[in-house]
Amino acid sequence: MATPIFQAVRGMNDCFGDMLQLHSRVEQTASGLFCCYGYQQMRTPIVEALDLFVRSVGQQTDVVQKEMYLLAGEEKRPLCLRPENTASVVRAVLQQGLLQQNPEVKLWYCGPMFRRERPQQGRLRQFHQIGAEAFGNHEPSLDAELICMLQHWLHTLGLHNTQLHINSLGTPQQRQRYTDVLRQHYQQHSDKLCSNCQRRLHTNALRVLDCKEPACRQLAATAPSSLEFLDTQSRQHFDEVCRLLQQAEVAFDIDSTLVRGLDYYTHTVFEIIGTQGLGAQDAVAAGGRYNELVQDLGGPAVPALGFAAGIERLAALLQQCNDAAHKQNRPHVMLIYADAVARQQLLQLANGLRQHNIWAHFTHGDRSVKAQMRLAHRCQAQYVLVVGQTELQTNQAILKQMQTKQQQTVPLSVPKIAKQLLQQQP
RNA sequence: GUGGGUGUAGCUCAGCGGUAGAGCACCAGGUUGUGGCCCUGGGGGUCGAGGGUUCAAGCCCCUUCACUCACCCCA
Repeated sequence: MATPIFQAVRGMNDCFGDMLQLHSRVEQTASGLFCCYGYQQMRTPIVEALDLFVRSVGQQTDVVQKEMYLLAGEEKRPLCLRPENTASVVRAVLQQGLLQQNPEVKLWYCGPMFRRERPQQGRLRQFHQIGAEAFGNHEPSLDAELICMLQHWLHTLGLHNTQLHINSLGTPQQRQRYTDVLRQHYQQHSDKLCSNCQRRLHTNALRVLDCKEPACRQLAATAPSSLEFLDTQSRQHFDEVCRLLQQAEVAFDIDSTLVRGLDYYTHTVFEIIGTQGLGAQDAVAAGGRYNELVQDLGGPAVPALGFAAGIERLAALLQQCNDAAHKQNRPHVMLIYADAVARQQLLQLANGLRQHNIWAHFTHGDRSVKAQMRLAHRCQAQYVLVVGQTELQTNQAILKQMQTKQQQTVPLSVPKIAKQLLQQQP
């Protein structure tokens, strides 16, 4: 195919057809479910101050260092496209004073995020996330509730090919001490580490833990666990989260190598990975506590936690499950003309039926009855209504049910046809 | 940002330096105004783009662009 004059920007995809249906299903399921857990939807702007993410996600992270879309001509106060939504939600909660109205506000969001990475399977430059954030509570039951909600959502979607991994990083102090000890551990064997990990040891020592190189994996096996560095309080918190998950019959693995990449996470961290068909980018959802972030962004010392899920990745998993039995529960009819006069009449009839919330197909071209029947078949119309000169004279139309091939005559009036179609719905 | 792979019809892909192909899809016919199967026919391509070698390039060489997978990183 010759390259068209205009193409979608790299890593930013058109979404339509079956894929769009999957996306909608993911969104609608979330929308219907999250409110049951007390979460209200929030929408924040796509453009934010660059500094918001530098302060929350972390100056040293790749997301900030090399993946940010900066807006041109905004040097005085640099703006960027949001790479994630948690920081924006925190900003909005503070700016709108939501904690004053409700000290335990819970919010969820859905929308596009932007990261200037090299695209690959499961990774786009514009991708879409659904996430939830809960503020104002330290209780481990809130952690468990959030994770349960996430699992509830995935189960409702019909996803079974996923695994939940959890871990705890403790307080920032404990996390720092753990990082130091870990660095020491690895430095003893730094000659055995891959070149990436030798670099990571300085930039982001925790990340050495989930390196895929066999040699690094071996060293990870003997590395100290983050759980050993938790104080009694943090440990109790984590144990309680685990206990509550067990009580709720949510299956999980404790994975002490699980370390979220954004700087703001503390205590509980978790990740849901897809077990098939996602390629190298297998995390469909991830999140954790961020008890310091609200304060870091200039707010009061309010604990919080949340997660984000990748819609494209969820949709890819759903596609694997192949249970997309999507029943159309509205009547679905194709109006077929046998001649030009009937075509004019059907134009009005189609609009009339649509007023009754009936899905009325109609082709504006000049096609044979046979061709129109083919179209009806292709768009999976449940019924066709055939009108020609004879029908106009007798004021009766032919209504054919496609599946059973049964035909009947119906009076040629919008309310009567609508009634007939609605009655015959299962 | 770093590597590898791939660019030929709407899609999936064949194509040996010598006239551009198949399957699917699309459109139209197969006796009056009725779908799926079958049969017949038809429309569609600057072979990603630019340059070079050659009598001759989809094929060989160079450049470039795009897509894709992986690394890095992350949802």
